Amino acid sequence: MKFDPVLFAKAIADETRQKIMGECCCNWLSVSEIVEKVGFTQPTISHHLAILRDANLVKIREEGKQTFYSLNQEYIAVCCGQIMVKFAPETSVTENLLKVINQ
Amino acid sequence: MKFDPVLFAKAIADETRQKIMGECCCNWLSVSEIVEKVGFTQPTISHHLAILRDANLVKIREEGKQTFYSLNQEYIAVCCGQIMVKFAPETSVTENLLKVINQ
DNA sequence: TTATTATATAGACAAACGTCTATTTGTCAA
DNA sequence: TTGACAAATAGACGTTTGTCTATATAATAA
Repeated sequence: MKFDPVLFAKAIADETRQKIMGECCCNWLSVSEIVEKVGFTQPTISHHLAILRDANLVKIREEGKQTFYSLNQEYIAVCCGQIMVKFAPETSVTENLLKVINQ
Repeated sequence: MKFDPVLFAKAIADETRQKIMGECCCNWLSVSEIVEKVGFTQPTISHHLAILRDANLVKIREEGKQTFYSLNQEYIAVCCGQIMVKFAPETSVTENLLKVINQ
């Protein structure tokens, strides 16, 4: 998956999607469970999940009738790292990040 | 400045603004210089600069008739770090980042 | 003062976006 | 095969966003 900083930013640039991301950050949730936790209609949640999926920000596991989603933490870390390298290259935080990555 | 992950994401979620950010990442540019480099009208560039300013992503220096902008790299690094901690806490990259920050 | 230059602000307009209801698709149980 | 449930898709609708032109504000030069 090629990194696109605008696509990534657009995907996370919404209150509802960030709520969804928070809910399925460290665990797998079905769509219905996310609907319950976030509190919009099922189609609205599916719509947001599709945007997150298209940006590669969620992992998917189908199981019978249900579909489970979990945050793609590795890729999110990569995206944030790339943005730091691109827009904050002269900071110590980014320099340390690069040191760790290139070692 | 209180960190707001949605405000930050919205601010960088636009092609034109990311071009502007790239241009004034490591140097100070006047509005006219940015207009020249990015290629939209001056009011459009001013509009985007206002959004970046409201999100604390640019530093400003007024000098006579001109206003110079430069990326606020430190704050951008902080924002990316916060997003990593929030949405990618279980990755090694984030763990290293936290180690560096807390030392 | 008046003219010029640099930037910001106001307002218009089309495109993109977030939400909803209605419907479709796919899976499982009876 | 029928019925029920889970999720995705389609389409409508109001809101937000990005761009433009026109204008206002502020600083400098003549």
